[in-house]
Amino acid sequence: MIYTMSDAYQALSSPVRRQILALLKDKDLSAGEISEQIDVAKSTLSGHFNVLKSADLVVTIKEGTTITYSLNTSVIEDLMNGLFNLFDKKYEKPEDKE
Amino acid sequence: MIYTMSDAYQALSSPVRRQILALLKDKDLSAGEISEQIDVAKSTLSGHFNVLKSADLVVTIKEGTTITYSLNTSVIEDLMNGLFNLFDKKYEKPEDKE
DNA sequence: ACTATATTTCGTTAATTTACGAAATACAGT
DNA sequence: ACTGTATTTCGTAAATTAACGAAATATAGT
Repeated sequence: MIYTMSDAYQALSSPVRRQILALLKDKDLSAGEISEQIDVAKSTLSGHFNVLKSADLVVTIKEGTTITYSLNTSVIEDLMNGLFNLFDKKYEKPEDKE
Repeated sequence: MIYTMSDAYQALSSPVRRQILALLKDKDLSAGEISEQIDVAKSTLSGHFNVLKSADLVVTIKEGTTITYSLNTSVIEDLMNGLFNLFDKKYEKPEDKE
């Protein structure tokens, strides 16, 4: 599997998935702990986890029967860089000054 | 119409739309000029413009029959801020240090 | 082998997205 | 009023997404 920028943005386009990421910014959490704080069926949540994994926005550690999710901040950095480049050039061009 | 973060990320999830934004970072362009550089039907492109407008990522100026699109960088800044907050906290918490 | 717990996979349904070509709209020039 | 140019809207089709509950899988403890 290769991760694309499209996958990452698509993953971020869901409020539920952004909520999951926000929970993970404080500490790593298991699927069960996340499901306690978000009001959708566990099967639905599991689908969201797959989207986040496919975008490489989270990584998992399996220990016994519990799966712990944690943020992969490097992809988030990449996204920020991409966004920065988007309006970077505009200020380098003197003819844009009035 | 109110613009949501979901709209913005959804808009960015399409390679065609990111290509449009990349073209606009150098200079404002009309729909026709953009369509010269991107290989999809004009009607399809028009749909993409609508998505970008609905996300407030571009603004338009109509002059005669031509519509000029330009980047709205403030939304892009907002997105960068949102992403930054996502991994900010992790480094503020001393208990995360080992 | 059995039971309980954690999580995912499957089947289904409804909604949304992306693409196209054809037709419609809007404006400028003649 | 007519023509050409720029762009959008409409109708349609195919693919993807997001949700649910039920069933399946995996592991730990008894």
